[in-house]
Amino acid sequence: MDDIMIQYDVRKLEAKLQHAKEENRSLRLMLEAMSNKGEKLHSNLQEINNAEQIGPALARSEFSQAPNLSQFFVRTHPNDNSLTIKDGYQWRKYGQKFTKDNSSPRAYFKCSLAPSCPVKKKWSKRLKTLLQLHMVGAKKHTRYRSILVATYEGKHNHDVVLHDTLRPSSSSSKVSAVNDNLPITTMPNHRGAMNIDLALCGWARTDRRVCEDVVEQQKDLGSSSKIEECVSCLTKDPNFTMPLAEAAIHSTNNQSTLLGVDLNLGLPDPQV
DNA sequence: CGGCTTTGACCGGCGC
DNA sequence: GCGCCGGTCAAAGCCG
Repeated sequence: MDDIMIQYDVRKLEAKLQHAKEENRSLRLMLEAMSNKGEKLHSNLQEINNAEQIGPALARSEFSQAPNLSQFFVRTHPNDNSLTIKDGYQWRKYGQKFTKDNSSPRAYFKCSLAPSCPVKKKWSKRLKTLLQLHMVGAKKHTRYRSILVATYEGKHNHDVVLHDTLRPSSSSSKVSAVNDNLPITTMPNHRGAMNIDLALCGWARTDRRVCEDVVEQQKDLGSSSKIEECVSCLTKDPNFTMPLAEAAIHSTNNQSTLLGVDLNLGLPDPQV
């Protein structure tokens, strides 16, 4: 009797493992497809630039005129009206505006960690239908998300003190704060790379902990079936997979915007 | 009491 | 010139 139960459990676990593998393969294919398209676009741009050496692309010159401007998106809960995120810096709000096309206000902040710091940021909140995913083993579904659109302007001229929720547990509380340390998902000049910063997709503070838990469980249990269960849970968790896909899509769309090309990833367009 | 947020006023740019 | 809009200022209020 026990043998039958064990065999049953083994089959169940094998099925789960197979399921997780299929999902993993599907996600990997999506990422590869996006990466290939990005590379193609990049090479196309290079060809165009080589062909048109007189009169370089307008988009590129516009970005070179605004090197300190960067924009990114942060997922929040639709009911969360705080209009703030913890990004390691201390900000003083100096204004707020209701805009015509958006019911949520736009907020203006200055960096208050140093009086002479010229950095400003502005936030506006949008309710978006971000994407529909076709995932193996999951029904087609639509995600309604509240998105904070942030625009950073300028460079910090001081060190940053990380907020508790962002501070690595084993490192010092201070890190150097050149512009690269701004928590930005998309830097305009980094068009060649798929730069996905999950910390800004709301994933880091929650799901990274899940990963750490998995690692800890691996250490503690040393059981392959438990590990498979954890992997299966993780790959089925939309809080893990959605931000990953979201970040990848945004990163790729941003690249296509830079290149002035409508990049069709085979996914439905986000609707505002 | 000092620092921060709120909010109405103000200013400059832009399109008609 | 006028109105609209985005961005900023600054006084008042709030809070620890």
